[in-house]
Amino acid sequence: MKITPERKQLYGMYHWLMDAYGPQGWWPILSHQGKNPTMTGDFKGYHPGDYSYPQSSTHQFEIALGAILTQNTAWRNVEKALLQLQSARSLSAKKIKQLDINTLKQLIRPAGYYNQKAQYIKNYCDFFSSLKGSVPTRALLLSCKGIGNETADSILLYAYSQPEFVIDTYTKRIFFALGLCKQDESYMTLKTLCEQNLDKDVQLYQEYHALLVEHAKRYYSKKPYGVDDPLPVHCKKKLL
DNA sequence: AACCAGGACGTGA
DNA sequence: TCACGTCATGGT
Repeated sequence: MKITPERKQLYGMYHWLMDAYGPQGWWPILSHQGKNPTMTGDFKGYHPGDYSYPQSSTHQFEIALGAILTQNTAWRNVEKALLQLQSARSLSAKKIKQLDINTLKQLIRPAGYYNQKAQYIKNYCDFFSSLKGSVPTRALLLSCKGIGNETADSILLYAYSQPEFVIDTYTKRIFFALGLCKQDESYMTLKTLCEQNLDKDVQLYQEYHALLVEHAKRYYSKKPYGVDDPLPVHCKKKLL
């Protein structure tokens, strides 16, 4: 691995974030062992520091489901949808396939965009079954309607432990503020920037994305973005 | 009461 | 390629 200024900055940011917030416990899994029902998973995962997840294909499916439901949606709303599916004993690909589309829409309604997401989920259930436990390629996931760049990478990284770095709008805001990219930089450019400057480490990728989200929720949610962000003082690339 | 949330798709330049 | 409109509930 070439030692670049970007590499130094990316690792500097990571260590600062980890020191500040600690392990995040992503991806939140509703049906994990010894769950704490009071923990919402809004700002933290349910099991920080426990890297034994996912532990079953049930978990893998639940993570993918959450990844679709959380598209442009707050996790607390996704959690309501997941809990309703669980109450209906339908938190599995097999069960959802048996559900009437309109019933599914009502169950996931709290997560918003329920008309399109219900169809996306139906699509994914068929896709998931066809995998028969194998790990999907990124291209195959992207061919599934409703799965774009971020959702595909989230599924691969958190459900299948594949070293795919996840980019989201929060990541873009932070990277722009720190001078790592231009405004509205493309998804793939940022993904490549991270993957070419960081060691190919699944645990690192998992924590890094979760930490960026945690940090962004604190400093990059309302405009103007990045006010009082302590990160640049420590990690911003020095200007000439 | 506007504004935002762990995006993706379809459309038209 | 790329900018833009659309999809929708729930919290602040």
